[in-house]
Amino acid sequence: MTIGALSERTGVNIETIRYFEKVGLLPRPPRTEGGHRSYDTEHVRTLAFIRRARELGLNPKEVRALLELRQPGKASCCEVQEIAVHHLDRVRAKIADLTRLERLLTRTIDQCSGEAAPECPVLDMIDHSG
Amino acid sequence: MTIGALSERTGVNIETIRYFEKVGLLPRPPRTEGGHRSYDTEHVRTLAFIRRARELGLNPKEVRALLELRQPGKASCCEVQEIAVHHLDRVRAKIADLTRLERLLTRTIDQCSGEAAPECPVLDMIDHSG
DNA sequence: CGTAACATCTGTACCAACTACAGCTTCAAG
DNA sequence: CTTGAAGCTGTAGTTGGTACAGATGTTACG
Repeated sequence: MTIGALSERTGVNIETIRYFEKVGLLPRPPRTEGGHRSYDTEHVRTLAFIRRARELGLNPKEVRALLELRQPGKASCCEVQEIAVHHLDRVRAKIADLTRLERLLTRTIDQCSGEAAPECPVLDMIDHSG
Repeated sequence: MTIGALSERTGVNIETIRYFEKVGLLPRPPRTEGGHRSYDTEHVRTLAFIRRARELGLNPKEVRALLELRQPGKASCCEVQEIAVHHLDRVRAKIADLTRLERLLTRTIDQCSGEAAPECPVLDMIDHSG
């Protein structure tokens, strides 16, 4: 499979595939006589895994760790769980942050007259928050 | 006030202050004979405003717009409100995203045995999600 | 007044995590 | 066998800053 076909199958940019190879996320594939990369279904699986893990918000270092642990024989659900739990903590902290922000914004916007007034609750809030 | 003093008063890095000036967020201050920047309390206010607006998650373009609207005589609470409402929408969308992710992670982690098992619900989830 | 120590100056390079382009080579269809 | 698409490498750009290097300005102390 060419890099273009792999890109289409996984929805990952061609340039990004080569980038993942360069930084060691995707194993380097064999090459054709002419030097073109030649991928197989295992590469498809790995690349899809990387894309989904990134979509879930895991950072590249964690993705690398998961790829390691995913190899057969590693058999360490408990290390995977550790990464996942840590990520869950971050997600929850982020939700808490954003929820506070949401309340602050909602409260402030509610005070807006909606007119072309010189007094602006939103600007005042930014000026005095923190 | 020197750039160092401004940095201390606002908690913004010296390099970042110069960066904000370069990209047009902070107005360029007058200079001393020797060419050093010389700030006043208005700069303190503006820089603090920028920092807080960024902390609230507004992007530089929005911050620039708010700084415009904050100038006396502009008097347009309604344009400010528009920016704030749009930002609130983004915040709510992000919370919804993260909440879905939180549920998925929680559900998946709950299935973990916690042992050094070869079967891993988390890895399976990543493999099959999307 | 001299000088040492520290602050600030400009300009450039670096970070993550990609993305895009230039200039060349290879591949595949007709 | 040609031609046009696709792939190759290597470099540069992106965003929002951060970190030097090397030169100059400022200030406190003797």
